[in-house]
Amino acid sequence: MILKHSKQRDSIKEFLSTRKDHPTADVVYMNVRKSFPNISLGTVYRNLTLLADIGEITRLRVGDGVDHFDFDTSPHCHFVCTECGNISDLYLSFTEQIVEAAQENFDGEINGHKTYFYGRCRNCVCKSIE
Amino acid sequence: MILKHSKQRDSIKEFLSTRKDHPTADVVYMNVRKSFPNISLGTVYRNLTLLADIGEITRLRVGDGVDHFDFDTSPHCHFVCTECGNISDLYLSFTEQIVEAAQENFDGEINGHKTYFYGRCRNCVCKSIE
DNA sequence: TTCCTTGCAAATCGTTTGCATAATG
DNA sequence: CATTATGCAAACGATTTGCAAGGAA
Repeated sequence: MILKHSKQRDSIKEFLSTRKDHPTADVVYMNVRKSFPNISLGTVYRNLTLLADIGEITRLRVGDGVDHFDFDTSPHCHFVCTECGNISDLYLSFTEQIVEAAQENFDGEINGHKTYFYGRCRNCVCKSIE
Repeated sequence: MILKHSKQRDSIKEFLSTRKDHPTADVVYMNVRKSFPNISLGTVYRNLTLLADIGEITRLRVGDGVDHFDFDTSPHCHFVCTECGNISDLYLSFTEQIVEAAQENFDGEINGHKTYFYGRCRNCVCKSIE
Protein backbone atom coordinates (compact mmCIF):
# COMPACT_ATOMS: atom_id res chain seq x y z
CA MET A 1 0.00 0.00 0.00
CA ILE A 2 1.68 3.17 -1.21
CA LEU A 3 0.55 6.38 0.39
CA LYS A 4 -0.67 9.13 -1.83
CA HIS A 5 -0.61 12.71 -0.81
CA SER A 6 -3.80 14.28 0.46
CA LYS A 7 -4.57 17.80 1.57
CA GLN A 8 -6.99 16.53 4.15
CA ARG A 9 -4.38 14.34 5.79
CA ASP A 10 -1.92 17.20 5.83
CA SER A 11 -4.47 19.38 7.49
CA ILE A 12 -5.17 16.77 10.14
CA LYS A 13 -1.48 16.37 10.92
CA GLU A 14 -0.99 20.10 10.90
CA PHE A 15 -3.81 20.58 13.36
CA LEU A 16 -2.68 17.78 15.65
CA SER A 17 0.84 19.16 15.72
CA THR A 18 -0.40 22.41 17.21
CA ARG A 19 -2.23 20.79 20.08
CA LYS A 20 -0.87 19.38 23.28
CA ASP A 21 -4.20 18.41 24.77
CA HIS A 22 -4.65 15.14 22.92
CA PRO A 23 -7.84 15.88 21.00
CA THR A 24 -10.47 13.35 20.02
CA ALA A 25 -11.41 12.54 16.44
CA ASP A 26 -14.42 14.79 16.78
CA VAL A 27 -12.35 17.74 17.90
CA VAL A 28 -10.00 17.18 14.99
CA TYR A 29 -13.01 17.04 12.71
CA MET A 30 -14.47 20.28 14.04
CA ASN A 31 -11.20 22.10 13.53
CA VAL A 32 -10.13 20.72 10.20
CA ARG A 33 -13.56 21.63 8.90
CA LYS A 34 -12.52 25.26 9.15
CA SER A 35 -10.13 24.62 6.26
CA PHE A 36 -12.07 21.79 4.62
CA PRO A 37 -15.77 22.41 5.17
CA ASN A 38 -16.70 19.26 3.27
CA ILE A 39 -14.38 16.85 5.02
CA SER A 40 -16.21 13.95 6.58
CA LEU A 41 -15.81 12.38 9.99
CA GLY A 42 -15.04 9.13 8.22
CA THR A 43 -12.05 10.68 6.50
CA VAL A 44 -10.79 12.02 9.79
CA TYR A 45 -11.08 8.61 11.40
CA ARG A 46 -9.50 6.90 8.43
CA ASN A 47 -6.52 9.21 8.51
CA LEU A 48 -6.07 9.15 12.25
CA THR A 49 -6.12 5.37 12.14
CA LEU A 50 -3.68 5.31 9.26
CA LEU A 51 -1.30 7.75 10.93
CA ALA A 52 -1.43 5.75 14.14
CA ASP A 53 -0.76 2.55 12.22
CA ILE A 54 2.35 3.92 10.56
CA GLY A 55 3.50 5.39 13.84
CA GLU A 56 3.27 9.07 13.02
CA ILE A 57 0.86 9.68 15.87
CA THR A 58 -0.27 7.76 18.94
CA ARG A 59 -3.76 6.66 19.79
CA LEU A 60 -4.54 6.99 23.47
CA ARG A 61 -7.25 5.06 25.23
CA VAL A 62 -7.29 6.63 28.64
CA GLY A 63 -10.51 5.03 29.75
CA ASP A 64 -13.12 7.66 29.05
CA GLY A 65 -14.53 5.70 26.15
CA VAL A 66 -13.21 8.01 23.47
CA ASP A 67 -9.98 7.77 21.56
CA HIS A 68 -7.51 10.60 21.91
CA PHE A 69 -4.64 11.33 19.59
CA ASP A 70 -1.16 12.52 20.36
CA PHE A 71 1.18 14.03 17.80
CA ASP A 72 4.12 13.45 20.10
CA THR A 73 5.31 9.88 19.62
CA SER A 74 8.33 10.16 21.89
CA PRO A 75 8.13 7.91 24.94
CA HIS A 76 6.29 9.67 27.70
CA CYS A 77 3.45 9.16 30.15
CA HIS A 78 0.08 10.81 30.50
CA PHE A 79 -1.92 12.25 33.30
CA VAL A 80 -5.70 12.09 33.14
CA CYS A 81 -7.78 14.31 35.38
CA THR A 82 -10.73 12.27 36.56
CA GLU A 83 -12.65 15.43 37.25
CA CYS A 84 -12.32 17.54 34.12
CA GLY A 85 -11.00 14.88 31.77
CA ASN A 86 -7.93 16.85 30.77
CA ILE A 87 -4.98 14.86 29.56
CA SER A 88 -1.47 16.18 29.98
CA ASP A 89 1.97 14.92 29.20
CA LEU A 90 4.29 13.69 31.90
CA TYR A 91 7.93 13.32 31.02
CA LEU A 92 9.54 11.14 33.62
CA SER A 93 13.21 10.34 33.75
CA PHE A 94 12.61 6.65 34.34
CA THR A 95 10.25 6.20 31.41
CA GLU A 96 12.90 4.36 29.45
CA GLN A 97 13.89 2.18 32.36
CA ILE A 98 10.37 0.99 32.95
CA VAL A 99 10.39 -1.17 29.86
CA GLU A 100 13.82 -2.58 30.72
CA ALA A 101 12.72 -3.45 34.23
CA ALA A 102 9.56 -5.05 32.95
CA GLN A 103 11.50 -6.99 30.36
CA GLU A 104 13.63 -8.53 33.09
CA ASN A 105 10.51 -9.76 34.82
CA PHE A 106 8.72 -11.01 31.77
CA ASP A 107 9.22 -13.98 29.57
CA GLY A 108 8.39 -12.56 26.18
CA GLU A 109 9.12 -9.57 24.02
CA ILE A 110 8.13 -6.12 25.21
CA ASN A 111 7.99 -3.39 22.60
CA GLY A 112 6.44 -0.50 24.38
CA HIS A 113 4.20 0.62 27.15
CA LYS A 114 1.51 3.10 27.96
CA THR A 115 1.24 4.59 31.38
CA TYR A 116 -1.69 6.65 32.52
CA PHE A 117 -1.77 8.44 35.84
CA TYR A 118 -5.13 9.35 37.26
CA GLY A 119 -6.03 12.04 39.73
CA ARG A 120 -7.05 15.65 39.89
CA CYS A 121 -5.21 18.34 38.01
CA ARG A 122 -4.01 21.54 39.63
CA ASN A 123 -7.05 23.42 38.41
CA CYS A 124 -9.57 20.99 39.81
CA VAL A 125 -7.74 20.73 43.13
CA CYS A 126 -7.81 24.51 43.52
CA LYS A 127 -11.46 24.77 42.60
CA SER A 128 -12.47 22.28 45.29
CA ILE A 129 -10.61 24.24 47.95
CA GLU A 130 -12.25 27.58 47.26
CA MET B 1 -27.60 4.21 47.28
CA ILE B 2 -27.57 1.20 49.57
CA LEU B 3 -26.52 -2.08 48.00
CA LYS B 4 -28.87 -5.00 48.24
CA HIS B 5 -27.74 -8.53 47.97
CA SER B 6 -28.09 -10.30 44.63
CA LYS B 7 -27.26 -13.82 43.61
CA GLN B 8 -26.30 -12.69 40.15
CA ARG B 9 -23.75 -10.23 41.46
CA ASP B 10 -22.31 -12.87 43.74
CA SER B 11 -21.97 -15.21 40.84
CA ILE B 12 -20.21 -12.57 38.75
CA LYS B 13 -17.73 -11.85 41.52
CA GLU B 14 -17.25 -15.53 42.18
CA PHE B 15 -16.49 -16.17 38.52
CA LEU B 16 -14.14 -13.23 38.20
CA SER B 17 -12.23 -14.31 41.28
CA THR B 18 -11.33 -17.60 39.63
CA ARG B 19 -9.89 -16.04 36.51
CA LYS B 20 -6.53 -14.44 36.00
CA ASP B 21 -6.97 -13.67 32.33
CA HIS B 22 -9.03 -10.50 32.70
CA PRO B 23 -12.22 -11.57 30.94
CA THR B 24 -14.53 -9.29 29.00
CA ALA B 25 -18.15 -8.68 29.94
CA ASP B 26 -19.20 -11.15 27.31
CA VAL B 27 -17.01 -13.91 28.69
CA VAL B 28 -18.38 -13.24 32.15
CA TYR B 29 -21.86 -13.41 30.68
CA MET B 30 -21.23 -16.72 28.94
CA ASN B 31 -19.91 -18.30 32.11
CA VAL B 32 -22.35 -16.91 34.63
CA ARG B 33 -25.11 -18.15 32.39
CA LYS B 34 -24.15 -21.69 33.36
CA SER B 35 -25.50 -20.94 36.82
CA PHE B 36 -28.07 -18.32 35.82
CA PRO B 37 -29.41 -19.22 32.39
CA ASN B 38 -31.71 -16.21 32.35
CA ILE B 39 -29.20 -13.57 33.34
CA SER B 40 -28.95 -10.79 30.80
CA LEU B 41 -25.91 -9.08 29.36
CA GLY B 42 -27.30 -5.83 30.74
CA THR B 43 -27.18 -7.17 34.27
CA VAL B 44 -23.62 -8.32 33.79
CA TYR B 45 -22.59 -4.89 32.56
CA ARG B 46 -24.50 -3.15 35.32
CA ASN B 47 -22.79 -5.22 37.98
CA LEU B 48 -19.33 -5.00 36.48
CA THR B 49 -19.70 -1.23 36.29
CA LEU B 50 -21.00 -1.09 39.84
CA LEU B 51 -18.20 -3.26 41.20
CA ALA B 52 -15.63 -1.18 39.38
CA ASP B 53 -17.16 2.01 40.73
CA ILE B 54 -16.98 0.85 44.33
CA GLY B 55 -13.47 -0.42 43.77
CA GLU B 56 -14.06 -4.12 44.18
CA ILE B 57 -12.74 -4.84 40.70
CA THR B 58 -10.77 -2.93 38.10
CA ARG B 59 -11.84 -2.10 34.58
CA LEU B 60 -9.03 -2.36 32.06
CA ARG B 61 -9.01 -0.59 28.75
CA VAL B 62 -5.98 -2.02 27.07
CA GLY B 63 -6.77 -0.66 23.64
CA ASP B 64 -8.49 -3.53 21.89
CA GLY B 65 -11.83 -1.80 22.01
CA VAL B 66 -13.31 -4.09 24.64
CA ASP B 67 -13.34 -3.64 28.38
CA HIS B 68 -11.61 -6.25 30.48
CA PHE B 69 -12.15 -6.81 34.17
CA ASP B 70 -9.67 -7.71 36.86
CA PHE B 71 -10.61 -9.10 40.23
CA ASP B 72 -7.19 -8.23 41.61
CA THR B 73 -7.26 -4.60 42.68
CA SER B 74 -3.77 -4.57 44.14
CA PRO B 75 -1.38 -2.23 42.34
CA HIS B 76 0.20 -4.05 39.44
CA CYS B 77 0.86 -3.67 35.73
CA HIS B 78 -0.40 -5.55 32.71
CA PHE B 79 1.14 -7.02 29.64
CA VAL B 80 -0.91 -7.15 26.46
CA CYS B 81 0.15 -9.45 23.66
CA THR B 82 -0.45 -7.60 20.41
CA GLU B 83 -0.59 -10.89 18.56
CA CYS B 84 -2.98 -13.09 20.52
CA GLY B 85 -4.55 -10.42 22.72
CA ASN B 86 -3.73 -12.17 25.96
CA ILE B 87 -3.44 -10.00 29.03
CA SER B 88 -1.25 -11.06 31.90
CA ASP B 89 -0.30 -9.56 35.21
CA LEU B 90 3.09 -8.05 35.80
CA TYR B 91 4.12 -7.45 39.37
CA LEU B 92 7.03 -5.08 39.34
CA SER B 93 8.93 -4.02 42.41
CA PHE B 94 8.89 -0.38 41.43
CA THR B 95 5.16 -0.19 40.83
CA GLU B 96 4.64 1.78 44.02
CA GLN B 97 7.50 4.13 43.31
CA ILE B 98 6.14 5.06 39.93
CA VAL B 99 3.33 7.08 41.42
CA GLU B 100 5.66 8.78 43.87
CA ALA B 101 8.08 9.71 41.13
CA ALA B 102 5.26 11.02 38.99
CA GLN B 103 3.86 12.99 41.89
CA GLU B 104 7.15 14.80 42.28
CA ASN B 105 7.01 15.86 38.69
CA PHE B 106 3.38 16.84 38.61
CA ASP B 107 1.51 19.76 40.04
CA GLY B 108 -1.73 18.13 41.09
CA GLU B 109 -2.99 15.12 42.94
CA ILE B 110 -2.20 11.64 41.62
CA ASN B 111 -4.32 8.80 42.92
CA GLY B 112 -3.32 5.88 40.80
CA HIS B 113 -1.98 4.72 37.52
CA LYS B 114 -2.46 2.10 34.89
CA THR B 115 0.49 0.74 33.00
CA TYR B 116 0.16 -1.47 29.98
CA PHE B 117 3.11 -3.13 28.33
CA TYR B 118 2.73 -4.22 24.75
CA GLY B 119 4.61 -6.87 22.85
CA ARG B 120 4.51 -10.56 22.08
CA CYS B 121 4.01 -13.17 24.74
CA ARG B 122 6.23 -16.22 25.08
CA ASN B 123 3.78 -18.35 23.18
CA CYS B 124 3.57 -16.07 20.17
CA VAL B 125 7.34 -15.54 20.06
CA CYS B 126 7.89 -19.30 19.98
CA LYS B 127 5.29 -19.86 17.31
CA SER B 128 6.92 -17.36 14.97
CA ILE B 129 10.30 -19.06 15.31
CA GLU B 130 9.09 -22.53 14.38
C1' DT C 1 -43.68 -1.58 51.78
C1' DT C 2 -39.66 0.50 50.06
C1' DC C 3 -36.36 0.59 46.83
C1' DC C 4 -32.65 -1.96 44.72
C1' DT C 5 -32.05 -5.44 41.00
C1' DT C 6 -33.35 -7.94 37.05
C1' DG C 7 -34.57 -9.27 32.17
C1' DC C 8 -35.70 -7.61 27.99
C1' DA C 9 -35.30 -4.71 24.26
C1' DA C 10 -34.39 -0.48 22.44
C1' DA C 11 -31.27 3.27 22.34
C1' DT C 12 -26.63 5.38 22.36
C1' DC C 13 -22.45 6.58 20.57
C1' DG C 14 -17.82 6.17 18.98
C1' DT C 15 -15.84 4.04 15.17
C1' DT C 16 -15.67 1.43 10.84
C1' DT C 17 -17.01 0.34 6.21
C1' DG C 18 -19.15 -0.04 1.30
C1' DC C 19 -19.67 2.40 -2.59
C1' DA C 20 -19.42 5.63 -6.28
C1' DT C 21 -16.64 9.67 -7.32
C1' DA C 22 -12.52 12.64 -7.07
C1' DA C 23 -7.68 13.27 -6.65
C1' DT C 24 -2.90 11.71 -6.91
C1' DG C 25 1.30 9.84 -9.16
C1' DC D 1 -4.11 4.69 -16.31
C1' DA D 2 -3.85 2.49 -11.93
C1' DT D 3 -4.59 3.13 -7.44
C1' DT D 4 -5.35 5.64 -3.25
C1' DA D 5 -8.36 9.04 -0.90
C1' DT D 6 -12.81 11.20 -0.19
C1' DG D 7 -17.76 12.17 1.13
C1' DC D 8 -21.80 10.21 2.32
C1' DA D 9 -24.61 7.22 4.68
C1' DA D 10 -25.34 2.94 6.43
C1' DA D 11 -23.53 -0.61 9.40
C1' DC D 12 -21.25 -2.17 13.50
C1' DG D 13 -20.40 -3.46 18.11
C1' DA D 14 -19.70 -2.60 22.81
C1' DT D 15 -22.01 -0.50 26.43
C1' DT D 16 -25.91 1.89 28.51
C1' DT D 17 -30.63 2.75 29.66
C1' DG D 18 -35.98 2.83 30.23
C1' DC D 19 -39.39 0.18 31.88
C1' DA D 20 -42.30 -3.11 34.14
C1' DA D 21 -41.80 -7.04 37.07
C1' DG D 22 -39.18 -9.59 40.74
C1' DG D 23 -36.61 -9.86 45.07
C1' DA D 24 -34.17 -8.23 49.27
C1' DA D 25 -34.39 -5.65 53.68
